[in-house]
Amino acid sequence: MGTKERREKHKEGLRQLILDAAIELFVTEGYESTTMRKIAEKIDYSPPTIYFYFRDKAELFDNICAETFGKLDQQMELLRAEVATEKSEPLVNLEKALRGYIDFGLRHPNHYTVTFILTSEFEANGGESRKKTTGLKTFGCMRQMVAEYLISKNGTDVGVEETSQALWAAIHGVTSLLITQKGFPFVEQKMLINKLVEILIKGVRN
Amino acid sequence: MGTKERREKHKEGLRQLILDAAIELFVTEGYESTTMRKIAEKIDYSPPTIYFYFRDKAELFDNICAETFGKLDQQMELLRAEVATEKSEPLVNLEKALRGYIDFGLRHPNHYTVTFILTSEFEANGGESRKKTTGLKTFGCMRQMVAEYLISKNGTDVGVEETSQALWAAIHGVTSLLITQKGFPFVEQKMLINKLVEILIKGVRN
DNA sequence: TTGACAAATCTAACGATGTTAAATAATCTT
DNA sequence: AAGATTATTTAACATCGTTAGATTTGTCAA
Repeated sequence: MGTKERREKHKEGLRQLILDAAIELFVTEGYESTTMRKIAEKIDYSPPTIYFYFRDKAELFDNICAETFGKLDQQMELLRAEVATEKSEPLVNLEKALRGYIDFGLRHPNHYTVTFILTSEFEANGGESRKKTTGLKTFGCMRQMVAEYLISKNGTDVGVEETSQALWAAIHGVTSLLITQKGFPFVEQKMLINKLVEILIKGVRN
Repeated sequence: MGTKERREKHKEGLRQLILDAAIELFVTEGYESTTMRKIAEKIDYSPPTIYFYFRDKAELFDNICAETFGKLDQQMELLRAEVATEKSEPLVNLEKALRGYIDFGLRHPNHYTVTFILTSEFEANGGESRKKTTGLKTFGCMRQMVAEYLISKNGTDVGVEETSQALWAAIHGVTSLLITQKGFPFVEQKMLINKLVEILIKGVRN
């Protein structure tokens, strides 16, 4: 009975086809402009077919964003591994993490928007939208790096939670402003990021 | 010919009636849920009437948000006046401004969302959505306070632009995260804000 | 007062959106 | 081949912001 498997292969294939079409539209046109009908048209299926593979539009894009943010997690994981092998100092690794986060957000503005800027209404729905866990995991990586720095400095990681959340908030601030407020007369992007990171690193060091 | 005036009075009155109805819905239910039809129903007019007084939904809420953010500007202006009369130190006033901004955003989450979180598409439209100028003015107040601190410290205000934008980004980060990411397991709000402000102040001081 | 003109408002509808119900086609199982 | 399950489609619903066009209301001059 390889028939069932073939069927599931096809099902998996179509699922991926939907995802790919959605991603391409999403990356170039953003969340709101990426219509269920456009996705369907792109793959030559009728709109309701998508609902056979994804509960709704939110779940579809939860999947897309979770996958992309997985790459950021990997990147962070790499940095964390570095400090574990004593190859570099905790504070410069933390700085790298901050910069990596911002850079990632700016390279994937639509993913970032869906994951961290658009308001999540998953209390209205049944429950655990994947967005929640995606955000949690990504943040978790950064927290560990903060913890390692605090331990290397104070011998204890007391205050990790506040500190890492505060840092996260700050870098989320630049990232989201640069993405959403295109009309604002910002100073040059790198300069702005450098200044913020400088302030943050100085601020945690004392 | 006081007749024409009476007519304009009535027009002004209805305009305000629309604004008031919109505000009430907006504050309790947010931007998306505040429908043109709901507003119309609330004041017992038909939906298209609103378009006689406001170009579109965006302009209607631009007006609402601009008015509210005017209060924040006043508040900032007061702080700035304080330092001008040598009553307090620039750095503590800057800290007050940071805290005032965050607090204001959290007290008016929907206004804040429309003004600084939702992506502004005023390049697509004809031109100067008021949102742009609202944001600029509010930011301008904070920049002046940064400038006054820098001058009091270095004798010059070189670097104001980067510094004030970096600080703005940071406090926008907490504000927007606390507003939009209700499901995230944040530490206690005051603690988070304290930590961030502490980092920022320490960071600019050195 | 009345009739023309303008301002204000309404009814009806358009074109999108996400989503669902119900009918149909395709595939698998027996 | 018949019946049951899975996959897909057609048609439609409920909303949304918004607009066109008719209609009422108000103003002002003859």
